[in-house]
Amino acid sequence: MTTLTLSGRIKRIRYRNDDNSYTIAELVTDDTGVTIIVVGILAGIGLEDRLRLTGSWEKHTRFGDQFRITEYDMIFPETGEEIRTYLKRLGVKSLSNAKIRTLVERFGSETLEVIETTPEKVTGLKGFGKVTVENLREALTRQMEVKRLISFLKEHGIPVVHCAQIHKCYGTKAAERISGNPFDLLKDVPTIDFSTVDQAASALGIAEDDPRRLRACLLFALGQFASEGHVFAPRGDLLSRCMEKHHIEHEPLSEALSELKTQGHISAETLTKEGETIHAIYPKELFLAEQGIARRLAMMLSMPEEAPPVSRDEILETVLTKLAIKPSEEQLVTLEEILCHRVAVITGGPGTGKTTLVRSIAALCDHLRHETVMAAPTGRAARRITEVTGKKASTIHKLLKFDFKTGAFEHNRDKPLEGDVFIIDEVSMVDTLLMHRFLDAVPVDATVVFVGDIFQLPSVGPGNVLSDLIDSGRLKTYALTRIFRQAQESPIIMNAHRVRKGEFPDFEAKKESGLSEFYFIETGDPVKVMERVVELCTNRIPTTWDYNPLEDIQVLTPMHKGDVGTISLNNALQKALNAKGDAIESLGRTFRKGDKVMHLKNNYEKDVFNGDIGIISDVDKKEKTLEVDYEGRKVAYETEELDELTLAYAISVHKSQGSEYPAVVVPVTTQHYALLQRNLLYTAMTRGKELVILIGTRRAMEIALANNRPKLRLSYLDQRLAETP
DNA sequence: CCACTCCA
Repeated sequence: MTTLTLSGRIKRIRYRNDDNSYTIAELVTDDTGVTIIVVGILAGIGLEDRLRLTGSWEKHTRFGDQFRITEYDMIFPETGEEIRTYLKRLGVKSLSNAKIRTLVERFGSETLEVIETTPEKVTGLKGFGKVTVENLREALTRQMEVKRLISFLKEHGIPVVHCAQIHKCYGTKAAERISGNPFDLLKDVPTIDFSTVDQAASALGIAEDDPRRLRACLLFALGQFASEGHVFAPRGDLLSRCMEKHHIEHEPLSEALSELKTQGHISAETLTKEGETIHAIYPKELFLAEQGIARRLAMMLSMPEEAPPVSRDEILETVLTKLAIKPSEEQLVTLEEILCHRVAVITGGPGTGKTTLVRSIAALCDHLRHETVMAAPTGRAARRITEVTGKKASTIHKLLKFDFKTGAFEHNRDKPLEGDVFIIDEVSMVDTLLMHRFLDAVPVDATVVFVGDIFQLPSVGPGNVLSDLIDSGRLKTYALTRIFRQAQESPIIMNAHRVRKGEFPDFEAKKESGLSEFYFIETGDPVKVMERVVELCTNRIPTTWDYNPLEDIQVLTPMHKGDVGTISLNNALQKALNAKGDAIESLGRTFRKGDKVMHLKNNYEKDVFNGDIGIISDVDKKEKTLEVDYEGRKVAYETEELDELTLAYAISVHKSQGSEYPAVVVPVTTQHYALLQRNLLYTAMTRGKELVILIGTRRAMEIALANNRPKLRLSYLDQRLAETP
């Protein structure tokens, strides 16, 4: 790949991501006048802008040649004509072409500078009113602002990707604010990291032992611990992380930590965990949340328990008539007890009857005329409960009325939710902060039932909330371990339970009743694994088991990149399964009629949710729009909305959480070492209802089984709840 | 060194 430099003029912008300024544009080159496609981060540029680009040519199999930008510079308008074009594009209403010509004739190459710095010179000209000049100056300043900001960022080594966010946050004052305290960027621009800001700070002449630097370093490292799932960091680990990475001495760092505590940014707690003393450093917010959860639950638990509201016979009859299901003895006991508790937990793996229990509780609440509120952490999980119970459920965010602008929730302690019984499903996905906000908004005298499977993937945010609630021993927990008879004959479910315990799956387990099958194909080389996956999906599975490759088979993989990542697998599977037909391109992907796709963002208007999978039923090549069929429901997508879609022949294991498929194919190779975890393997294989095929190496399987990472998430909620009176 | 939610 050779790096080259070229210059030209932006003719058309085909795509622009406003968050990170990723742009695909057409550029007319100065040398040859040929139009080329340029791709990359281009902040603050517009039509007709002239640029000098550094980068290299890429040959894309479908889109042909495109120039990938690594570095760019704005060429400011210099010649009379360039300046005229530039001013025209500003679009100031009362500024006619004739006036623009007058301006450029009068001030020449200095026109722009004059307008900005000494507008009174322009007002002095005949025919230029005060308002026109002011509008012109404003429009120009706004344009130049971003361009100047970009130069400033480049000068200080801050990547231009952050430009849009910095400008949005600081506006006109950006350079001034950054020069004043570059470390503020860390709290104002969430995507930027300490090393980048540190480099800028050093360029700005900020001393290495500046307390602001040390505090920022600590807070950033603490944030990293949180993004790894920890609610707090052990003091020693936190300090050494900063010391090693950024060459800071222990003494001043320790002082900075004390300052952070005084300023109220962190909490320092001395905890005892398994006989060991830990000096725990919490981000203040997480400490308040953890403490809040414990206190709130303790308060709810202090309310007197109620007597069973209905007799066992009545329960039996209600469930029988409403659901046409005869509950087991164990389920009857649970149903009888559960509404007496203030807070209870139902947990269990697949096949243990969690869903039946939730449906029964909902039916029972209905029968008792309790006001029942149901919610889940994701849109799709919420819709699933709606489907199984026939009652409206929403995301927890929606329930609490999350305000997009302020980032706050409308419902809280001062404005509690209304309802008697709250059922929250998929609680394993709820993190510390959200749990706190939910509990804060629940009436103290309400009944809360948490439902979830602690062996699934841990929440994205920090904490082990569901496990901790159970481990505290304070909440009545119904751990459903009995696997129903039908499920007992299923090698998939039996192996899922082996994996839960960290045991190697038993591939000898033969199906006895034709319920399900479970296979392991040993293949070492990742490329071979990829080819094998394609072969299985296109030939082997459809012919042997009569599954439809699109509707019945789902490939699940831990990551996006690499030979066995979703991108590579999707390309290969698309080629093998759906190579012909009308296609449109969007952001480097090809969508073709007949493709299997997944929707990526909750869209209440369209009634499609993050994780919904459908088939492209129609493609309009001219308009660049398409239509997706979600199990019979057709949803239309405009060109700009195509970024909400992705190919879904292969999807990430994370995305599959909460869904089930007749057959799943799961690559397990050491190429995704970092993601080889027991929960991931467990989640992947429990998505399959009838057929599960794992492909990879025994070694990768063993690594995954041995890695019980969620157990290593640091939190104190379990003990805190146990200790809170 | 990787994955991911919510937000109209």
